Amino acid sequence: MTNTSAMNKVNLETSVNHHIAISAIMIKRVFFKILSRNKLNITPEQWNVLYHLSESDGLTAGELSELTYKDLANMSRMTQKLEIAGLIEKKRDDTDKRIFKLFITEKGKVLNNRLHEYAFESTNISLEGIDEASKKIMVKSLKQVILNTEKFLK
Amino acid sequence: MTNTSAMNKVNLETSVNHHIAISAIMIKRVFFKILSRNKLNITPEQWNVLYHLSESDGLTAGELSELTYKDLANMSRMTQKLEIAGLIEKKRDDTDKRIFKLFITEKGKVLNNRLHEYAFESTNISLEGIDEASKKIMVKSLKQVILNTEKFLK
DNA sequence: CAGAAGTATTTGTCATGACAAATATATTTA
DNA sequence: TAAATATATTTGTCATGACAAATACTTCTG
Repeated sequence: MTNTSAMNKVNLETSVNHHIAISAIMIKRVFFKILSRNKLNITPEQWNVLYHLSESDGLTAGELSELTYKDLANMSRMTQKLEIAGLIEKKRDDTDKRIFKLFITEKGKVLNNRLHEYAFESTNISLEGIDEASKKIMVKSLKQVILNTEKFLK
Repeated sequence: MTNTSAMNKVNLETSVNHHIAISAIMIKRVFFKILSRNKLNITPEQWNVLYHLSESDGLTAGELSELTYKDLANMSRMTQKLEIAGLIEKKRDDTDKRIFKLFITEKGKVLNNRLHEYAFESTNISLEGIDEASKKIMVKSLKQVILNTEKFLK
């Protein structure tokens, strides 16, 4: 044996983490596919931003990065692209000139509503055959995972 | 209302898909952090390749891309990096000259064993406080998600 | 067996993710 | 109030993900 320390071998076949990772990849791929099939020139990540702005307009890039669990640097680039695409607007704050407040445009709202439909469709595809009780347990457990990892990373 | 069609609004707060996506991001982030803290010059994705090669040596890039649910183009680049890092070797097949067979090196094996320890550690962090029954249900449901999405994408 | 079709891998491009460093503005403090 | 700190955002770099196109072999078929 190459390694003489205690061997805690991970078995991907039974690993919860691994199945979460693969499911996430596949779910995103399905959503991505549905979006491109329908010629929607937007990514799942960009939709996430639109979603949050349509729920509460006027968020900053920093607030959005927390809500979406994304790096602020990447959020900055995403909002640039969304602004260029005319889906959101950035307005410099009057009292604090470091801040941009972000607003969804009319074009963005229209697209967002269509995206809800496609997100709904992609949800139905991925969750087919899974009963409500299991879904509840999954959401509860996944919330716990998120809490655990947030605590570790803090 | 902007949209006059049937409105199937998605609520991220209760969405299984959304919680899978966020959990996956956070789990990877924890593992990534543990790896860089320990000065392991490798990414979670690259470990995935090492893992599979240590389980069954001599796989091709195509086989690896299926096992890891990754794009073949990206797998090609990942194996290039792993070869440069001296963790795997690519050997041209004698009978079919299009194929490379991939082998983990001694250096790769040593690293792989260390990575199992860190994967184990990161699993414990993310799953703390989740009971065995819930874990079983999660794995079973997530396998179903993977099947559902594979079927759709095929 | 030559050309067509299929297969394995690579390369190019654009979006995202992690993370360090830079920039601009605000706030705190000596 | 000037200097140090803190905060919001941006830019740069490298790895990854999706996807189209190119390359190099193999296999199939007329």
